[in-house]
Amino acid sequence: MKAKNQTPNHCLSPNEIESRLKSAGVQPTAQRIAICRFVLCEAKHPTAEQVKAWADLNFPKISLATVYNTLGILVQAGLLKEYRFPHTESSVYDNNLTSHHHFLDEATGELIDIEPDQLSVNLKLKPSFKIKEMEILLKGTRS
Amino acid sequence: MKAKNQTPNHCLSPNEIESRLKSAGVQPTAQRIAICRFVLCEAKHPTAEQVKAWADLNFPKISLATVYNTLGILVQAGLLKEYRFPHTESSVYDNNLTSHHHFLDEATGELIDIEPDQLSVNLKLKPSFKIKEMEILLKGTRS
DNA sequence: TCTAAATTTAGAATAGTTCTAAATCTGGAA
DNA sequence: TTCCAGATTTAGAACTATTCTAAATTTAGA
Repeated sequence: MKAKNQTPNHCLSPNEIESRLKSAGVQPTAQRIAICRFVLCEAKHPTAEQVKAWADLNFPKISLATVYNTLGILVQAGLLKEYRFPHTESSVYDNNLTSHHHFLDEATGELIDIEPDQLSVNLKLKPSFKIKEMEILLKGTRS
Repeated sequence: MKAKNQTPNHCLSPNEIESRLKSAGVQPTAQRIAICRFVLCEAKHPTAEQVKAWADLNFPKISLATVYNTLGILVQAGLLKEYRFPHTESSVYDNNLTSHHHFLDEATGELIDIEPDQLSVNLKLKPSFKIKEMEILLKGTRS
């Protein structure tokens, strides 16, 4: 059954989350589904603490260890990506799985995804360098 | 071993270090000069622990708090730059003060400076984005 | 229903760094 | 020189983000 979004914030129904977890080889427990409702949907670059804060409102008594454990499992399963940026100690999690870059608004601390078509890079390195991945962080302000 | 792709750092004499500290408004104490002999000269992207380990050999009894304190002062004075990369929790310090990027050799963990002339970036962002800084991390291997 | 395996949990442990407050050192004034 | 206020250094405590531990609970499947 494919329920349509109940609120504009919900992009996946619990059933859709459940099947995504199953097909990724992750057992869909109540806690994991609850966390996914946030991190795979409306959350924008949340930290573990922000996931915990959301969970406290929506799934009372979830433990911080489970939040970390679940986030790690989702990253391992390829359903979430983990980033660490210079402006904070905390890891942030991103449900945008396509290759992309980031812009940090230094005035607000907001992180914004920059899609690859918004910039082009021309590498002129010696051929001994084999580049597998490129992470670009733009910093500035937005008006 | 292949030549390192880094700007070579001239070693500074204690007197040169002293005058660089003074003109940066930093009181040149014995501990600070000792730390500078490493971090402003031969050190390549050291962590605080690596600075401490070097200091233990060259300036017995220096405390870890002084190492952190001095590194912070050098960064604030503009004599050193601090970076945080995704592959490690620890800050690394860089005496290459010119704008540049980094390559992480995923096989060895080695960080290599990439000078701006080794790549070019073309931004196509909306004009509301005001970019002040750009950090690029290339990841891969080197043969 | 039963049970082995997986999951969750609270709290302890850990790593990297910063803080605290007492001891020591420093550069000028006298 | 001697003195002193302020700067610096220090050991260890505290802190933050995260991982680990081991016991309790839940789950899937026979």
